[in-house]
Amino acid sequence: MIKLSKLSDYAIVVLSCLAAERGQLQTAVMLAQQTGIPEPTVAKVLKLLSKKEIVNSVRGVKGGYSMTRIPDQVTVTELIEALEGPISITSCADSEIESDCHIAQLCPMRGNWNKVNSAVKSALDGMNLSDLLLPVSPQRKGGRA
Amino acid sequence: MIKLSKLSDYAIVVLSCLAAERGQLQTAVMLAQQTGIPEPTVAKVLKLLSKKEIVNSVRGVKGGYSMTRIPDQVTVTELIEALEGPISITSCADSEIESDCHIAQLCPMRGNWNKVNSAVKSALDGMNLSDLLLPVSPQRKGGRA
DNA sequence: ATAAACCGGACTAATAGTGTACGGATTAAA
DNA sequence: TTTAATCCGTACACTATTAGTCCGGTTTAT
Ligand code: FES
Ligand code: FES
Repeated sequence: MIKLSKLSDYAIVVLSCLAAERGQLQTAVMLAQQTGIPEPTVAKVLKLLSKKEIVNSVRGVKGGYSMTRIPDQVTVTELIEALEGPISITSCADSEIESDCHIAQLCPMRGNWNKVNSAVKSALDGMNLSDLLLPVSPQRKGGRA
Repeated sequence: MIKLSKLSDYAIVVLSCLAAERGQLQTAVMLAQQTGIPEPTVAKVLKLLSKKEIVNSVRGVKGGYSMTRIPDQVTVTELIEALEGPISITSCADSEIESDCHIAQLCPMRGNWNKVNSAVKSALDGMNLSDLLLPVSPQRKGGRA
């Protein structure tokens, strides 16, 4: 169905909150309350994002998360790869890893999905986080809806 | 992981065989033998393709399948949608169907994945089946490898 | 020392995808 | 008219992936 997981979706939501208060540290709990996403899930998303250095994490008592860059500097490709792993359209599309394709020997287009793959990837490279943040930036941030 | 299912992959393989003998009818069994893909699976792929009129099916004793158009006339978008259903990057990306998103009320980018979605779709629209058929067109077709 | 907060990984349940099977419909040919 | 080849549609079991949660460990301000 060529869709990505919900985690990416959540990530955008969480990042929106973070982007609204750039520089400020916000804890996972705070973000969970603002977004309505369950806390453990928010934590998971944040962990993934920090691994790819899209957000910055500070441990310890006054810790929390903040964005490392402005939204324009975060490509959609980065986001998706942080949440879902490398973008590869098919099992045998990735670089040269055709191992798990059991018909590779007689496949007439071995690896040609790569073209599709890079087409998609460059489409994604052309977009960044600020394209995804709604023009609803200055909204109140404490309440629920 | 933003990848599509194996069925799409198989579809290309099967279509390659079909494209090599354009106009000729070929049965699911023949195609299965040529491709090495199990027959029931080939049949499934063919059914999906015929539903979207990418291949033409003829029933009855001398029946079989053939391509309806030349490969240049079949976009990758069509192919993928035939095999995997509509291309929608997230649950709430499709037109206006945000029903299954339980945080839609407070989501700051409700539906903005649509931008990503159309970027991907147009990348895919720009490619067609002949881009995926390897330059190995005039190969013998009876044997296995 | 204590408590707030992140880190890493493991675990379970739910969902989606893979591959197969079966009964039915259609049609050329015997 | 009967038969057999062939597609059609759907339904099913099996497997892989994803979603969501939990827990013990580490860091750090007070
Ligand atoms: S389908 Fe895997 S190599 Fe072609
Ligand atoms: S995440 Fe679904 S509407 Fe925003």
